[in-house]
Amino acid sequence: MHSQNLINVITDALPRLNKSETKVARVILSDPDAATSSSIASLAKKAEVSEPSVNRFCKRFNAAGFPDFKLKLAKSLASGIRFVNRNVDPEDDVSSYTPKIIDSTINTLALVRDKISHTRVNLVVDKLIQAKRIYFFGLGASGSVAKDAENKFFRFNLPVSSHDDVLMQRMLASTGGTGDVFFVISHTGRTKEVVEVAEIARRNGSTVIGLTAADSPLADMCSVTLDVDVPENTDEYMPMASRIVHLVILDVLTTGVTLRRGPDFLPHLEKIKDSLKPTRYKSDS
Amino acid sequence: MHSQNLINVITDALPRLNKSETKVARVILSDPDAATSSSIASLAKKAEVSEPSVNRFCKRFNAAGFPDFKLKLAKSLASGIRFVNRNVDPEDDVSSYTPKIIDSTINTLALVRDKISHTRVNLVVDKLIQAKRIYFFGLGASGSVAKDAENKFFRFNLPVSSHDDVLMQRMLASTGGTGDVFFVISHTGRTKEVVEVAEIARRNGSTVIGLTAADSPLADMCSVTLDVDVPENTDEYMPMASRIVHLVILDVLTTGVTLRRGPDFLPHLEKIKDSLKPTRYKSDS
DNA sequence: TCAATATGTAGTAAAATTACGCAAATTATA
DNA sequence: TATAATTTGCGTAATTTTACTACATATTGA
Repeated sequence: MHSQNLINVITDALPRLNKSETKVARVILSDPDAATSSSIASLAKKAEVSEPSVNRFCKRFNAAGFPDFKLKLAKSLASGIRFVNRNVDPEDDVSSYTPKIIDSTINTLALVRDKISHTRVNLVVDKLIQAKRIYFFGLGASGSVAKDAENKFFRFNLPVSSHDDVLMQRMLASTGGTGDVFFVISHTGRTKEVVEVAEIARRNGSTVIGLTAADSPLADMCSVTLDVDVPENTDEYMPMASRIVHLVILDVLTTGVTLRRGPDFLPHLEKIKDSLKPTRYKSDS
Repeated sequence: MHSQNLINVITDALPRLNKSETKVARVILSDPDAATSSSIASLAKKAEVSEPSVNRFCKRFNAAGFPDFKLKLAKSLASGIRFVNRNVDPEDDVSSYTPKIIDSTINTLALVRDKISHTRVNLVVDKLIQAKRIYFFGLGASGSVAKDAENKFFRFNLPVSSHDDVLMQRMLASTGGTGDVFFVISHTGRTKEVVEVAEIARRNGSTVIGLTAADSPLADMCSVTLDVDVPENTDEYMPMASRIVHLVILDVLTTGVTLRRGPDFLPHLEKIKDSLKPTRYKSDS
C-alpha cells in the first residue's frame, strides 16, 4: 500500500482547515523543505500563530507531534515529489518554469498512482489479453497517445492500429464485432465525435475501453473505463498533464499484458529489440 | 547534485570510527528506521554511550546536530526504499507493478528536473522563437512524441509539421535552409537514418535541435542538443521512460515559447481553446 | 445566550547541546 | 624503558532550546 504524499494530503485538506491551521499550512507548503528543519517556535512565528496551534496542526495530520510531522514531511520530500504551489507566472524565467512544469507533472502522476483502481487495470488487461484485434482511437493530443499505444502493442503479435481520423474511426467501429477491442482515449470524454464512435462500436458488440475522465459521456458509453481525474488546467502557461498520464497508464497496461503472456513470450520481445540493432551506430563504450 | 545515501556513508566510515562512535553506528545501521524516530537519550542508551557521544557522531557526518541527522537519515531511507525494488518481477500483480511503473517514471522525471541545463533550454527556446518553420522528426516511439510536439506548436501560428517517414525526412532536410528548424527526437541518438537526416539538414544551413542522449552521434551533429540521460532499460517488463521525458521537455519548451511571445499572445490561445467548445457535450456542472 | 469550536498563555517536561573535566592513548624526552 | 607532556576520547552535569500540556479566553454559530 502506498502512503499518500503528505504535501498532497495537506493541499487536499486545505479548504477544510480553520484559520490558524490554514496559516500553518500555507507556510509549510510555501517552503516544505525549510519547514523540515525549523523549530516549532520559528514556524509558529512565521505563520503568526501560537506554538500549540502548530502542534495541533501536526496531530491533525496523524503525526505524534511536531518532530514526527517534520520527519514525515522530510520523507515525502525525499521521494522526488515536490509541491508546486504556484503556476507559471508571466515573469518566470527558465530556471523557474522548468522545474515548475516537471514538478507539476510528477505531482499529477503521484496522484494517479494513489488513486487508480487496480481492479479496473486488471479488468482492462483481461480484455486486452482476450482481444483478437485492438484499435486505439484518439483525436488531437490524444492522437499521439493512440499512436504511441500502437507502437507498444504491436509487439504482442496481434493486429493493432491507431487512428486519429474521425471518419476512419466511424467506419472501423461499424465493422467491428466480438473479439475486437476499441481503446478510446480522450482527455475530457465529452467530444461528441468520440462518444458517437464509442457508441457505434458498442452497438456492434465490440469491447470498448475508455481512458478518459470519470463520469463523462464517454465513460458511460464504455464497457470498461479507466478513469483519470487530472485536475483541469486553467492556466494558459501550464501544459495539459493528462497526455502524460495516459501514456504512463498505457505503459502499465503493456506491462500487465506482458506479464500475463508469461516468460515464454520474452524471447519474442528480445527478437524485436535485436531487429533494431543494425540500424544503429555502435556505442563507443 | 544528489547527495550520497547516508547509510552507505556510515557503512564506509565504519572502520575509521572510534569505540563509542562504532557502537552508535552499529545501532543505527541495525535499524535505521527506528533511529529516525528515537530521541538522543534512548539511542545513547541502546548504544551504551553517553548522549554527547551520539551528538558528536552526528556532527562527524556533517549534520548540525542530532535532529538534523535524523532528518537526513529519514530522507536517505525514503529515497532508498523506492530505488531498491523498482523493477517489475514476473510474480508481480497489478497492485505491485502499477505503482512501480509510475514511481519509476516519477523518479526519472525528478532526475531530469535536477540535471537539465537551463541555459540549453533557453537557447532552444531562442531558436524556436526565431524559426520561420519547424519540423519535428522522430522514428518509432519518438514518432508519437514528434506528433505531440506538432500538436502543441501549431498554436504558435507558424508552419509546423511532424514526420516519422525516413524518406520524407530526408527530402525535407535537403530542401531546408536558414530560418528552418529541424527538431530531431531520438532516444538513443544512434539511429543511422536519423543522424544522416540531421547531417543533411545541417549542411543546408538549417538549425538542427536534438532531443536525445548526450555524447551520441546525433548530439554531435546538432546545432543545439537538449541531452537527456535516462538510464538505459535492461528490464523487459519496464517501459521506456525517455518518451515521457521527451514529452515533458517539449511541454517546457512550449511554455518557454509562450512566455516569450508575451501576454498579447494569450487571446490567440484562448481562441483556439474556444474553437473546440462546439465539439463537446456540455458539462453537467 | 449557550454550546461548541478555535486559539492563545503560561507553565512543565523533555530533548539536545555545551562546557568542562577526567581518563586513556599516544608521543616525546630523559 | 619510564615518565612527563600532549592529544584524543568520552562522560557528567549544567544550560539552553524545543515541544507539549493544561487551562483560560475568545470566537463562532445555532
